[in-house]
Amino acid sequence: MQPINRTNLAESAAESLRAEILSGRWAVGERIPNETALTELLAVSRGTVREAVRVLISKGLLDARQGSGTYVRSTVDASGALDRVKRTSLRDQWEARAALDVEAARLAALRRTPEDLERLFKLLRARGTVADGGREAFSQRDIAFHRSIVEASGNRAIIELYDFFTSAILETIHSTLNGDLPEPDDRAHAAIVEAIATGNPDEAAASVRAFMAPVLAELDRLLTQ
Amino acid sequence: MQPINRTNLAESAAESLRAEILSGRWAVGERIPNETALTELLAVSRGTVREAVRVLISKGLLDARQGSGTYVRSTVDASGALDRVKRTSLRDQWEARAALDVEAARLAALRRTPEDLERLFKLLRARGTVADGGREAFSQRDIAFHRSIVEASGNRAIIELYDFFTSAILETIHSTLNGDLPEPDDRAHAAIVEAIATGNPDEAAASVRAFMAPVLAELDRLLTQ
DNA sequence: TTGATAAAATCATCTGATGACTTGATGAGC
DNA sequence: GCTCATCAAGTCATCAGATGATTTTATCAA
Repeated sequence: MQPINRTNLAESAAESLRAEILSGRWAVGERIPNETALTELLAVSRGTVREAVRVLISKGLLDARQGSGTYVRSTVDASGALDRVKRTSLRDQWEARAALDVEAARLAALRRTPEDLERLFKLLRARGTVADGGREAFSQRDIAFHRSIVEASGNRAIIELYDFFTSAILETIHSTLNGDLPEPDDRAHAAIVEAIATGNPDEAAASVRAFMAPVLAELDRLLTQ
Repeated sequence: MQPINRTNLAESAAESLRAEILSGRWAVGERIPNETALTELLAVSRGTVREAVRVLISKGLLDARQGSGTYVRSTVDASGALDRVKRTSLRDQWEARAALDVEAARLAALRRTPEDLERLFKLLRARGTVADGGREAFSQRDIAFHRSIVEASGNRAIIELYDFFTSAILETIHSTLNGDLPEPDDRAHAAIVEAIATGNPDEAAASVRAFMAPVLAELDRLLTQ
């Protein structure tokens, strides 16, 4: 194990330890050197070692047991995946969410229950226009409608990722843009519900894709100008 | 018996802080109380506060700047979403990955560079059959081929998610199934590359979807029997 | 107004000390 | 020989104090 360079010792120490663990230096279940030993190996103070170890514990790589030692819990690190997704461009995130939306609509057309349909029609009617209750409220209703389509897909992995993207995108838009993206009209939304209701997957997917296009184009314009 | 973990102030402090951040108590970009103040608010020592803050920094929620303060970087916790996705069924994960694959192929048909095409044709030729070098090696080549399609989409968010699903699915398959899922033949793969090469997004997406179907059906059979 | 300088605020890191828990060894009692 | 209480060593958990490095803000002269 190599000693660390200056600036952000704790971060560097965590990265160094993480690399050692991922390299398989210690097997799963094996005990790593104690804090004092790590202090010497990494050439940092015990407090810094603890910060690094605590990070790896939170990532699920290590497991500390008071009085016993610190053990390797896993040698594969998947926790960074969504962090890296969050660092991609707003455009990529929007496009990824749209991809999930498109395929979710396809699945929804194949699997929607009567309850799903009832909810979709209800939300479609309730969606209304921006005029009803202001922009923020309209945005909330719009999100609920789309979320409902994804929910009707019945795929929990897609639902989770869709929710993640929605909150991540909302956060970015609030902090950078001023929310002036084109809003697809009501007829476009109705077309999706129609396709899902009649059980036409290709039509459902195409409908979603069709109305995502102008938003993506506008996003491109905003981000490249 | 279930011993309650009462010796974990750092973890509790991190959870407490995380909850505050996710609740929106501080806006993105806002500065949170300094270490001394947090020491009083959380009623723990400064070292413990630092461990908690360090964890939230590693999760992308906070950002510490020496001499300035610690700021909220995001109010969306990516790590939680990932854990939930990992807990969904193998079928849902496979289907979600397939959804990404389908839309990635569509994007690849629109954006592939000459280098992408060269790589795709090369990997398609190199893919060969199971007979060449055994099942494990073939699986590696097959994964590389599909990964290459996704890479040609140029969307970093989709690429990251695809990689995540691939490793998660591999892990599950290795530990539960015995890897006997149907392998689409070479012609199916060639059709995808063809569609991407000629720039036909609908055809590319349809090709991927078409050969995902039998695998999903087999997965359903295995998981419901 | 501008620019340099000093002061204050804040995080980064180190050091030392004490407490709490786990583990293994020891030995008494049966 | 076996069981069980006790003890000691090893290890993580936490606290306290101090110093360094960096950024931000206040001050003041030109």
